Amino acid sequence: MNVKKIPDIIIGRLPVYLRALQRMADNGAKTTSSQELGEHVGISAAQIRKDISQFGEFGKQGTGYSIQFLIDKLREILKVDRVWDVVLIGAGDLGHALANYNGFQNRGFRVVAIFDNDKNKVGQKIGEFTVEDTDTMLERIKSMGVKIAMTTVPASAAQEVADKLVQAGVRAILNYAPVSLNVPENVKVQYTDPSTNLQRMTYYL
Amino acid sequence: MNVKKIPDIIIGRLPVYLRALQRMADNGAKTTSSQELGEHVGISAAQIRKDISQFGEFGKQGTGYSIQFLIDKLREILKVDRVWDVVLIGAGDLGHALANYNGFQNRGFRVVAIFDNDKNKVGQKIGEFTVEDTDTMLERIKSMGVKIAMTTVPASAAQEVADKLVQAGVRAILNYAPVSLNVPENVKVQYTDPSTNLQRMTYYL
DNA sequence: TAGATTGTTAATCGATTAACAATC
DNA sequence: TAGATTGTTAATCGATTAACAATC
Repeated sequence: MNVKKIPDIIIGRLPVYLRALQRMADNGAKTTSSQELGEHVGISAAQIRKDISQFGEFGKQGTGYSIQFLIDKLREILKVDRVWDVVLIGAGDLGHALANYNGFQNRGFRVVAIFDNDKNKVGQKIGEFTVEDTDTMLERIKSMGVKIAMTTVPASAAQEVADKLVQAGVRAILNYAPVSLNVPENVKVQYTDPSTNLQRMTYYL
Repeated sequence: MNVKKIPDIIIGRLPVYLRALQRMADNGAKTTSSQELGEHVGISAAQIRKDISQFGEFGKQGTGYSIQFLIDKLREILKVDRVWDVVLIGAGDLGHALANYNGFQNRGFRVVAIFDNDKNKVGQKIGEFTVEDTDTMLERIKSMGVKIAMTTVPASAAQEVADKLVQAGVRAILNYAPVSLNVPENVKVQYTDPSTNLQRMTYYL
């Protein structure tokens, strides 16, 4: 009864709200309204109130939402009120960028290992990490108990890597390769590929 | 009459179809069905037929769709039957990755210039490019007539950069910074930020 | 108290799915 | 001809918006 199923589309908007709220907090703001938050993220005030109210009554009539309180609640809902270990597969340019990315801090994530199948890259240092061989990936991920992976491998290798990740117990994959992945129902995949994103805009030009 | 407005959500799926079709073509396939394509991209056959039929009758009863014909049509619809010049703002790790990305080839895009405001980076070589100063960005983009930009600048600089891009005539921005941008109605923005993408999955873990 | 803004309900709008005649 | 699969219509399902009582 408690667990009415929340639509994916609402879950997908929460990180955007969270990001905007954290920005407001950084700027020293203490409270906000659905109206103001909506202007920041380009979503109607009604929708923001509806989305948030799925999870509880977090606002106050007349005054709106306490920014810090709402941040805490959203982090809890999204389960980013902790730090998730993430593995990175593919030590190319994009792999380097993600390994060095400092935007994971305070957002709930940290990279813990990087793998590549290129023997020339294995052993190489990337920041504080040493690139590991994909041959050892399955066991390493299992033993670390990592549930989240980011893949920056070529399209031709992506499905094979995904299969291995799933086998190792990974349940969420952020896939930078330009292919749709075939995974079991209980594994989530997010796709992000520059060409596809650009192609979503050219129609309107 | 001719121009019934096509929903954004349909336009957003077309690049995914296109990507899958190009992959099938690479594998030597000649025809496909809404059923088969749907299995590849995780979308129902009915929806694929409905989406495609918005633009014409591209299939044949009994045999399905000619892959090459459908590719050509989708490229035309999405306006990627040409090569778009794209500028890149921000010459950090991610900027490097995008500058060297070879997935733009045959997808309708090519990077033509890279800008950064860090005087230490200006003049530096990235592949075949020389990093240019953002001070000269506005004039350069205007004179080149570039309509598409990718931004990999820090969140704090993103809005300012976006304003300049819009002023220079850019109409589509692929924004890697973790902030929502404020732009005029006739400018399209696509967001892609690793933390936000990861946060869309942790809820389900 | 007066003004502001929430949470929620009902109304609207839009997207997805099911089904099937048409036809290759 | 028999089988397959499209394009499209109608039915269903889900998401968004408008409106407002409740209340800070």
